[in-house]
Amino acid sequence: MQKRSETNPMKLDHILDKIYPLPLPSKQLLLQNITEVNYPKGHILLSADKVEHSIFFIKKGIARVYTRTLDHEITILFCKEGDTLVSMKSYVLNQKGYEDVALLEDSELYELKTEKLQKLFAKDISIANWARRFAEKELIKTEERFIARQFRTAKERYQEILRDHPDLIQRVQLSYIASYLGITQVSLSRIRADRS
Amino acid sequence: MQKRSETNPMKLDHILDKIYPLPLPSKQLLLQNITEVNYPKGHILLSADKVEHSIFFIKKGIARVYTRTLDHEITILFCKEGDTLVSMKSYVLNQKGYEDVALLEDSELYELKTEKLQKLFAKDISIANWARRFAEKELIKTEERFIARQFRTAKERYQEILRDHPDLIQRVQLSYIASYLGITQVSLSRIRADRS
DNA sequence: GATTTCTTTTAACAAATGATAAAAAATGAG
DNA sequence: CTCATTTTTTATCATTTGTTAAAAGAAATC
Repeated sequence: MQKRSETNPMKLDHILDKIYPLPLPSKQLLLQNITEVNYPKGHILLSADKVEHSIFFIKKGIARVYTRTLDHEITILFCKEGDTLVSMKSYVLNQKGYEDVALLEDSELYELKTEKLQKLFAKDISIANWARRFAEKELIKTEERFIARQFRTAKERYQEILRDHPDLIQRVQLSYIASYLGITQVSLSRIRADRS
Repeated sequence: MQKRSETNPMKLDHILDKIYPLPLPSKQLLLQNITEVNYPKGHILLSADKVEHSIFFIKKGIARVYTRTLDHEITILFCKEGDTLVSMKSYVLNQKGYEDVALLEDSELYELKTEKLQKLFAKDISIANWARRFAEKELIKTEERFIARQFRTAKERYQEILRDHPDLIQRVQLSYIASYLGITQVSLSRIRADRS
């Protein structure tokens, strides 16, 4: 494989502001509750089997979000520098989620305990609105993924990845890309070979 | 067709509380900004072509949310009594959405102008948290639809509709159900005929 | 650097789904 | 009720995609 292009670590401040700009006092409240953690490739960051208690912001690295049944698994999405990882069902409903999250590279993360965040919701209106905005934007992203998966063929979506996220093809093995596209690895090979 | 079972209208109060219980002053602030509207079957409630300015809560009736391209369209979901209709892209980003919403029956709706709601976010922390909760729960529903559509076959999902939402089959024509399941109407007929 | 392991491609066949068209059934209008 | 329209089912055929297995290619380990 060709030498992987080095990825730039993402500043926490920038990640938080990208979601919704916070006034300084509120931002500092948030920052006080966030710590840095590192995990190696292969680490299971979030598990479908349990109620999770953390939100992670990715400083550096890439993760695969997926669900599984007895016989097979499908990849829901890939998250990388600047993205946020959370089990919504844990975070919102205090229930087990449906997704596992595994790191595909050694990664550096910012961790925020959901309990701490939830306490801030009642106290700080800016943080409540920041989290509102977070959920709203995540919802739009999920809607977009949903529509893309319904509307465009696997071939079209593969070509979109090539065009918009070429680094993904370098950083993620093709069996996961196939699973993300909702097809078998064999079908992806057919697409890549361009024999329709 | 057999006589359609009468559906119960949904109280606004109950719809709002189901999202997230609000303290009375905040709830009254919200209620002040909500009006009742009625539209006939076939009415286009929200359009993908424009930035929309209302959120609707369904008192009575049923709506189809769908997207379309030049050649075909797919049904994203059906919403009925107690459900909420909103173009998230309009509401969150002030941009055109990707979905059209058409009423499948004469319907009674509660309407809330998004501009009014958004003004309340800066003033009332309970309303900010109510809307946070709304987005979070919608996100979980969307994730669930996404996973259902990937994991289970159209046949299984049709049988789930039969089991969990039998009224849908009565109230919605099968071509829309097929489109919701992501298959052609011909395939749905095959499933219904049970010839695998 | 050779060997083992994991990943990707290729091939052959089977099964599922879509496209098209026509028939049947249900619905709505006069 | 009858006719026109819409919706649903059925049939046929072509295409796509999955399954299985084997080969080729890369990467990791010793």
